[in-house]
Amino acid sequence: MQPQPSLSNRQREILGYIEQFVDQHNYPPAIRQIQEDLGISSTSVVVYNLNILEQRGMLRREGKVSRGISISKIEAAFEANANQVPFLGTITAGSPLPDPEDLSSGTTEFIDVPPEVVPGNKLANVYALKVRGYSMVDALIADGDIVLLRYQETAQQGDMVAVRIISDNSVTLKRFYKEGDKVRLQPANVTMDPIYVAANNVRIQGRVVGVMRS
Amino acid sequence: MQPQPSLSNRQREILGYIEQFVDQHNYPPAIRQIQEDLGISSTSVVVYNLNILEQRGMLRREGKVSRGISISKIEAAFEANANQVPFLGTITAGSPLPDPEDLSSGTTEFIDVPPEVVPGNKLANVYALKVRGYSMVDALIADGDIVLLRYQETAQQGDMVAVRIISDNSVTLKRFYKEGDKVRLQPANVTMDPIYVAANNVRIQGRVVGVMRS
DNA sequence: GGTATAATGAAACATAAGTTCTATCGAACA
DNA sequence: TGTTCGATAGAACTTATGTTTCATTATACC
Repeated sequence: MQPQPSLSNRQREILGYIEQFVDQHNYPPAIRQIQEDLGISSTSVVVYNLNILEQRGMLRREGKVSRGISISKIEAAFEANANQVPFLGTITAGSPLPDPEDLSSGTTEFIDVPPEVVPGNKLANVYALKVRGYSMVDALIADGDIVLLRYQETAQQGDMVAVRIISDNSVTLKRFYKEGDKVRLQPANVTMDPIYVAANNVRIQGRVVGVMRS
Repeated sequence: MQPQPSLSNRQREILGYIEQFVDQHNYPPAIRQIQEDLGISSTSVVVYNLNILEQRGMLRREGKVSRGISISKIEAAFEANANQVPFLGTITAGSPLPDPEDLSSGTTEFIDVPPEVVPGNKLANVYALKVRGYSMVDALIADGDIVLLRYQETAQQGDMVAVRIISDNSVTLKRFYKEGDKVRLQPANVTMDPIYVAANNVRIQGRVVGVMRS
């Protein structure tokens, strides 16, 4: 039996909604809001799915507290780990798959990182993803490699970053170029074309700070 | 008459509490929580002060919504501005003053930034602070200079950053070195000694990306 | 001292929002 | 076909939480 990375569409939908809501309002949504905005018939269905999401570690809830939802994600994994970083799953280097196993899977594993992989310094806020696809070959990142990312929400021009494209709820690995109110996501592969997305439709999940071949 | 940068102690206290709470829980506090944790006698007093804080633009509230408080701060100021960046007040380059006029003052001004000041690229998430003190002279930043910071919450070793020291609610400009679970805040002035603070007691407010002499 | 204004206290009120219970529906399965 | 179990519905219940009112105490000013 696999570590059940699978979330139902509804769960994914709820998770995405919460993220977007928090991002927009700076406070979490109420259960009834989730229900109404996603057209769910009953609050109990929302509760039902929130409980599952919580069990899987995708979010935390504070009982009885209004809007006591918080997305755990990376933060939680960072609590005290030496030369290890949390391994958070697979990322597609190619075109964004509409099926993101995201930055989150059931149980969080840790992998060892040789100190020299991340140049210069500490592993604070660093996490690992396995790459799927070949769109970054020109940057010497191939299918199956492990990339190390430092969690940050902003990026400089040309940084290699993991970005979430909100509209189709996918995460991908690209070079980042802000162009006006658009963002160009450039694969490092001469045979592939860049993707253009509205700036407010992307969310940076971290910057690549190292690569490992496993 | 000045643009009344003055907040009462209570207001400062409330603001600090909210920031800390959000930081810790990922959702805002309820009015009663503020009241109880700060030992205030009545919720109406909290409401009274929250209203003032909202008028001054230090936070936003959503009426009737539980925990509908969000700290505006920088975010709000970023809404659409070309070659201008929000000017958010004064920062002490020296030892952290316990009286921070913070990253927030009544009305937000904007100042023009010559494109070449910030190397390379866009002014997204960049804000400006005026420097007070001489602790950064070795880095060619003197009293009265304007520094430009890109808002980010993480930093590399040696980055020059604005950091908030939570315990004494102050903000200061220093070089940032993470050392185990401590942080060394190093002035760029040979005559001054570094400050050591627990890592969970500091909050990075942004990284210096440029300097201007006004 | 007397008056205006800011700040505080206490309590009642209204409702936003989490919880819980029970019934139903659908698919997998023996 | 009937049983089981995951997912959904609907509704009632409880309480967490924002709002409001009014009285009271401090502060400042003439």
